[in-house]
Amino acid sequence: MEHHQALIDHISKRVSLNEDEIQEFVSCFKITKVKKRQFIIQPDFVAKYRNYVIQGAFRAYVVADEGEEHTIQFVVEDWWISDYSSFIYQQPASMFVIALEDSIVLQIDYESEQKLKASNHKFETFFRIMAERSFAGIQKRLISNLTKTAEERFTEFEQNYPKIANRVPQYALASFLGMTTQYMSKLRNTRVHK
Amino acid sequence: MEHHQALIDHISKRVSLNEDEIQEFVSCFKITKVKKRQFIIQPDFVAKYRNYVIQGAFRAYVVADEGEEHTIQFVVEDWWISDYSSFIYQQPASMFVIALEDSIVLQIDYESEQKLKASNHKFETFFRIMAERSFAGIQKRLISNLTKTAEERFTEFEQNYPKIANRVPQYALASFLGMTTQYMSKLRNTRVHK
DNA sequence: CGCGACGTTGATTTGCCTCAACGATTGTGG
DNA sequence: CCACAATCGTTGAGGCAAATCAACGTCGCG
Repeated sequence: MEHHQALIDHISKRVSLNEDEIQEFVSCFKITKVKKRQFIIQPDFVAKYRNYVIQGAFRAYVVADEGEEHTIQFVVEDWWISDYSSFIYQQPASMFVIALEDSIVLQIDYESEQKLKASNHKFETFFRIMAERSFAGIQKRLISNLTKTAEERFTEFEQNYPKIANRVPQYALASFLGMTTQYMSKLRNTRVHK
Repeated sequence: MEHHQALIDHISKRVSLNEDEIQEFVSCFKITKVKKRQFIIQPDFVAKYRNYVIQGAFRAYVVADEGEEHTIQFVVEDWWISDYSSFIYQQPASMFVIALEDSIVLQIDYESEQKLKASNHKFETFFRIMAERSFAGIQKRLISNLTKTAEERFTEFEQNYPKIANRVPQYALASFLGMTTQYMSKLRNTRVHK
């Protein structure tokens, strides 16, 4: 499966596996095509899969009491996505995960992942490293939200992730950065005229 | 060491170890007493230890450009604390971690933890579970910050963690919840008079 | 006792939101 | 392939939640 090569490269960067182990690992993943606007995770359903993105883009978001959407994460090629709280505890999800484009993902279900981790120390290590780095990443974002203004967050995101900023809809980006589309639109324009 | 019993109970809830393994695990930790107002992590120094709190309370915070402090985490008995970004990457910290009370912690240094994880699959599993749950916890907080007002966050915290709310200084709690002490004071009083 | 840290209260300001109206795109069914 | 609707982004007016600025009382502690 040449589609699995990206995943093989991905894990090989983090732990060193032999041929058999690579085979064992990738054989737990099944390839899935996802159409734009299709959901792969929905509230009240348990997140069955951890998803590795081969091609395309996704958005994870929650819906607050009055209906406003808040984007939790954007994901493109070579990143992972799920509702991890739901996935690790195998409890109903609180998030939506929707495809922003026609996409291709590799999916591993919960039981297969548990078996992988139990069967081989290195697989356990891989998932531990993933979790640690995810934690570091989300903590960085929390700090950014606590310490910076909307304008600073916007500028920062544009500079750090210019490709994502141009690839996702404005309303999704605004809700990721914790502001309204109207306000973000004003930020963009005052910036241009300066 | 009867001080280690809490840690033994803690890990035993998450992975099942035999006597030898328990001994191997706890022998990597050294007991440290920390005085109130003493720092155990400081910016620009690499976080050498992961700390398990036996007794006392700590506060992790960052200092933003204009000098405002933003509390990242409160930690009391039976919780862990470090600057995890610094610890896992072994790079200079960006946080302060300070004792709010005279405290006792069990510390494991980075190299010992690496050896533990490499030596035994179960130890690796334990740290993987910790990282996953930490991620789920911080994500919940990020969502709360994105979706709720200052008043809602304040009420929510009081109800979920009444003991911590009464145990830590007000300025620390306010900076944890993302508001000023003045505003929090007003919230508290309008609530009382109603 | 006197200083500094802490919390409160009031007056004022502001960053960002809400509401509303409007083009520009995109999608869709006939 | 066109017409119409729906979605998306922009712009302006007005409002509010929360910050800032400032002054003051209290407490703990050297």
